[in-house]
Amino acid sequence: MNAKARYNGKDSFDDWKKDWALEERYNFKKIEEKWQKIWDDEKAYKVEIDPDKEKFYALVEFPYPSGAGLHVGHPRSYTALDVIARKKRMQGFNVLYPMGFDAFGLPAENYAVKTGIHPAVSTKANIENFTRQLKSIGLSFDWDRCFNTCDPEYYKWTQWMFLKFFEKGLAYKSKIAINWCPSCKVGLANEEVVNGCCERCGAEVVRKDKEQWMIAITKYADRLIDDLKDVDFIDRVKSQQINWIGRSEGAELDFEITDDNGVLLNKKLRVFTTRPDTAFGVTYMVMAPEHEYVEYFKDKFANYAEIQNYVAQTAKKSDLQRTADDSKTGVELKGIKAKNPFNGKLIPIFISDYVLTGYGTGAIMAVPAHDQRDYDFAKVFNLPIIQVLEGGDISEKAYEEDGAHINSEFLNGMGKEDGIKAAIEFAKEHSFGEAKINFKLRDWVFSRQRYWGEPIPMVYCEHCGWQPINESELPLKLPEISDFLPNDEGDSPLAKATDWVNTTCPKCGGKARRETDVMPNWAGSSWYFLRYCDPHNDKEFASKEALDYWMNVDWYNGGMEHTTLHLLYSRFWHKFLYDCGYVPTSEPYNKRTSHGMILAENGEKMSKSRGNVINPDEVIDSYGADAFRMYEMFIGPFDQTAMWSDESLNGVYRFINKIFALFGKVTKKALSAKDLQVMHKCILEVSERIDQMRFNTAVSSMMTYVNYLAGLEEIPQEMYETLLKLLAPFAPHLAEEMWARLGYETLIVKEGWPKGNAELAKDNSVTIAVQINGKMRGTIEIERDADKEKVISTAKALENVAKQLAVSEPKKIIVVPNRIVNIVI
RNA sequence: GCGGACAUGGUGGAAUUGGUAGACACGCUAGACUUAGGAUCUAGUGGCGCAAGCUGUAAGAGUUCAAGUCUCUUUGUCCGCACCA
Repeated sequence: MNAKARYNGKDSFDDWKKDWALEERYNFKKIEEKWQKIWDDEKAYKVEIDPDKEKFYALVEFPYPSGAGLHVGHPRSYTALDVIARKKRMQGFNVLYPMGFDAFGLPAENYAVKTGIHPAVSTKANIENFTRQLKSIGLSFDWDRCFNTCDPEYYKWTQWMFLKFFEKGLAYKSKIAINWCPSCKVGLANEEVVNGCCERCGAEVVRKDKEQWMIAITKYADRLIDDLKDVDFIDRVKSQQINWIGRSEGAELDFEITDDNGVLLNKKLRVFTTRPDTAFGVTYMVMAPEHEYVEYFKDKFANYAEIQNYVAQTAKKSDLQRTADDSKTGVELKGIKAKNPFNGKLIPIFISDYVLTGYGTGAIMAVPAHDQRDYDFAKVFNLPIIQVLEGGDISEKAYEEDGAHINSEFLNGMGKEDGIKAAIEFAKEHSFGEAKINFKLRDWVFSRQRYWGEPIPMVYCEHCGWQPINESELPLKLPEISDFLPNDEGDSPLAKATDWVNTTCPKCGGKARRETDVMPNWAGSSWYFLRYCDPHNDKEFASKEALDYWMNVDWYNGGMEHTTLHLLYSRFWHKFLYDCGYVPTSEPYNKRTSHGMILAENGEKMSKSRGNVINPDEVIDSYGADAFRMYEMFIGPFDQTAMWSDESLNGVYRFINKIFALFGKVTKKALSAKDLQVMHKCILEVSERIDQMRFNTAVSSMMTYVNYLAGLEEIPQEMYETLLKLLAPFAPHLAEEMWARLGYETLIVKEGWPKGNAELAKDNSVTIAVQINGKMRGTIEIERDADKEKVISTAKALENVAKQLAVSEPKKIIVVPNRIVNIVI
């Protein structure tokens, strides 16, 4: 321990004491600067593997280091888990609470396009700024474990994991439609498309087919749902993930395609349906305009021009336009028919944009009587509507509830469950269909036509096709370029680095080209929590020893906006590594919680354009880090949206000042019975409320306690010390300072957490409410656990009660011990 | 449309899970004090009423000795997904 640093350059504690004795005002600047330096110098929050201690891994989502700096929303999450981490530390756990930076991303690249400043340069500056800001809040991160995802020493392993995905056949190339801005000549992520237009230039975004790397997350869809059973995630996170994955059970059925006369054309139209039992109500079929049969059967169509026209129109529409308008359009494919395998009937086939190419098989059997969309379509095109389920009034609208089957031959009379079973059985017997589970979840599009991301470590050879580069060549570093715009074809800026692109095939040694797309942002953040376990390892992404000790993350807090992206991707990624044997557990996070947003004072979202952004630097400058932290916790229920209020912040600041001022009344006086009771009550409340993330009420408990202390002539030192310990997770600088002023030479953050005693916390007299017919008539003071008879007689003696009892007899008296007496008359 | 959350003073929010509604804080009112400091201290503060008292947790009904809390209906707000077959 560097004693000189601790005592502000003074040689001894006594000298230093003289110095601060002059400082009678709460000078948070001086206090916070000093303790931050001491924590830093002494590496107070550094952790190592210690098999003798129980570990606790607390994690918050690492930030993207934007140019704007920290937002007041970030510290809400960071402070919350800091409070939890600090309490766990005081309770004797070996706590890992790390921080790093998710440093690849678009803003740095856009900034580079605008200014010519290399993303690596601006990102480095931003990380420095973020680090300074985070340190100024006094968060107890182990800074020795800090890393950022754009460091080749880190992304080496991201690339290595991609090679594993490829090796196991989960990474593949596929032609898919991407959002394309014809003006910027760039592919856009969905998040960059605003109302169907390019976020940057405002031009209308079109769809364009491009070869992209995909990762087969859908292979894990079932497990991503099922394993939610075993983790402690807040319900809305679970339900959102389940909803997003969108599992639905049904069947796939084949309908033979024929010409108009019923002559088989040797092709089957496969459809997915959740209600195979309604097959007798099918009156037409619909394919997505992109369906391959539109091209395949073009020679058969009597109205091909009309069909082509519709296909072209659909292609021009953005997803938004396509879904915003729910009026039904389409074109019949004249010249072909489908044959219903259940009853042999020939029915017409249409194309329509209400059928999507990306879901199921891209084709449906339409049951207009029992599906509102099919019903609407049938009305527009005047198609027959056959009711096959009893109930409703299908002259008005489709009947989508359950009912017994009618007009359905062998299914007649059956309910939904039996009907579905029987229909699938029939399809199997006649080999035209089978049970099938479908998901809304799509495979993960893993290519970005960008510069500032991890290069995908793949090489294309004319002879050998796509080949992975040798692991020994990792990291495959980004080439240095100066022009960050994509080329006219929309290829990644990397395509211009020809020296880098042209390489040799790892398999045959012949000429080959590198993949020029980079990985999406989500790549680096999909496994970062593993790296924290062993951040400086250059042999493995983390050692087995470190993973075995530190994993799982015990408590992960982050924004709801990441529920269906980052949180799902990282769970999937982790499961994949688990299947490969690289990590010890199948789920990475034991517990997931989420914080609410912080809005501006008027209830609007904070944004640069509205000019209502609260800058943490300014808050800390005028109120101090402790007041800032404390206010972030006091602002409202942690999981709910909260509104910033300077006045409330000031109230918390006053509270902190009060604690500082109480120091003057601290004496060696012994605790009274009441003192003891109040103290233990506070310990119990604060402890419990921290664990439950009810930080706002934990702070209230401390305020109540402080109000009690303020009312005392002299404050017993033990009571004040307890306050400081309870305060330490919230306002660590002040707690540390006052702890030192009490004469301690240890750090309070390393002290033990106070233990509350429920027996001592009980007041020995209680106030009991007295009601007549449920209406409050007064209260009585009586000793705790007084016997029933005594409580009743005391209650009856109350003036208000006696008055009533004089005129009517009690019918019934209910006594709830230590709570209430209710006299029914 | 589907899924989720929610509705309490002038404001942010408490309420031991069915047991004194409004803790704690902000704001406001009145007073005190001052080395005028983002001061501090004291008292008050859901509504109506001079008071005793009455009334009160989005609206309506119900269960109960007792409902902010449980059940049903209605209304409204926020979030996520959305022509998912």
